[in-house]
Amino acid sequence: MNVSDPKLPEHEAIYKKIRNMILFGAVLPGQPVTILGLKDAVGAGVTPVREAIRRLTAEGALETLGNRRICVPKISAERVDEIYFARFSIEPKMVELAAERVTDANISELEALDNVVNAAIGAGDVEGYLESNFRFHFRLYDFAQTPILRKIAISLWLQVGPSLRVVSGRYGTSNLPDKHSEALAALRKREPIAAARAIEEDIRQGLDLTRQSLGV
Amino acid sequence: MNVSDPKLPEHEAIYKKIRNMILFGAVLPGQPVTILGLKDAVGAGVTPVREAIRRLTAEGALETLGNRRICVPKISAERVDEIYFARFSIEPKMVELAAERVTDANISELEALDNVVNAAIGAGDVEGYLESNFRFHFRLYDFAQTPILRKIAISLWLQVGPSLRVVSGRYGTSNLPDKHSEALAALRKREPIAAARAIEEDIRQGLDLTRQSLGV
DNA sequence: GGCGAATATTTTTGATCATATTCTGCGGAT
DNA sequence: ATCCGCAGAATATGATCAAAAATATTCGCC
Repeated sequence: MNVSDPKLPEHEAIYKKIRNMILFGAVLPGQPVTILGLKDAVGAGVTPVREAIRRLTAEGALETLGNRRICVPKISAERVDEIYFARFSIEPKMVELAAERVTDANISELEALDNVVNAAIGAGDVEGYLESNFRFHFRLYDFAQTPILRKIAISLWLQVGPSLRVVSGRYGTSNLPDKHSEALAALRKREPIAAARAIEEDIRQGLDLTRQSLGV
Repeated sequence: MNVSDPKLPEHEAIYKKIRNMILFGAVLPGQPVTILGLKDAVGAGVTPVREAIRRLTAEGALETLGNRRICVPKISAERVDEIYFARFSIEPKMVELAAERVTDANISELEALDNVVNAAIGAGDVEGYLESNFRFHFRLYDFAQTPILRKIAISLWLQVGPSLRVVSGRYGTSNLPDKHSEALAALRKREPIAAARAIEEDIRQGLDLTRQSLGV
């Protein structure tokens, strides 16, 4: 059916589909999620959807209530602290390593990705920002060549995704985190620490925004 | 069939069963894993096993090769660096928080758990050590009340588990990591930083052992 | 009208089956 | 001897169905 790649299993494709829905704000925090609902939403059988859901709950993107219902976790101030503590621990480290390993071609690719981010911000396109921002960050993290840390970062992003969507919707795109050009400048000069600091600042802006919207 | 708790779904029980097999060394790194094999090993249908496997691959405890086979990941020097970087970032922090929140009863409970660890070390019981050591650490982490960090830690332990088993088998129980009494002493004095340092040292011993066995 | 039990509906869960994919072993050609 | 291709076996995958569980609704009773 899906002509893109007949070899990779469907539960994998469904997983990515649902993951993107969560990452880019198609589902809201606290919103209940049913297998049959998702089945209709993504147009698949129930078996792949079930497997995708197990994977996403393992990553913290979904939560199983005591009874057998699934929902998108609502974030609290304590959880925000946890998530951002982990983000500060993991993501700058990846940037540091990436800065030691990037090629000039890699940096050009990141610049192109950042242009898309800036365009989305300029256009006030929240969904576009969320998606292009994700692409920029994780392409950068790719260059660190640390798949385990990357996996942790994905999990953390999945947990802030829904909330960030709410925040963005409320405050618009003008105050959205963006220290990308500072990071790129540091990459070009091959200054790992400076690059890590820039992304740390980027993360901090996201944290401030999230805290604001929680009224903490 | 399982009389323990008829309410919780089977895929959950199967997940824990397989997880324990991985954590406590019943499976070896690089070993291939099949759904039918696990089905027989844990005595369950194929559906719950499949869901458990998806969950475990999401946690990095299992790995899907390019073709549709599953195996227990073999660890490399680079992966060890990643995993232990993350452990050093996450686990001491949890201990620090736990030290601020533990009650005297909590500490007594931990002491009892540590006695089991020491008994296993004294008896040269590798499997018993792995299991009781896990219980001690994660009971301690429980007291931090940081479920997200805890989940990350579980994932990291799942990834070092199989290797640690190999290491233990090679060097015996005498050199196994154990800074628990130092940690307990710090807890009793309510010194969060000292407790965190003790666990950091505990982790470092595990790292050294793993590095040795990799010949790095 | 309000409360509680019983029924109906929806949803999840696990088993089973058909299909597709991959691996293995064998035979033949170079 | 090595490499290639072709059956045959084993495995994974996805759909479908039956049973269980949970939620929503209805009915009877006070």
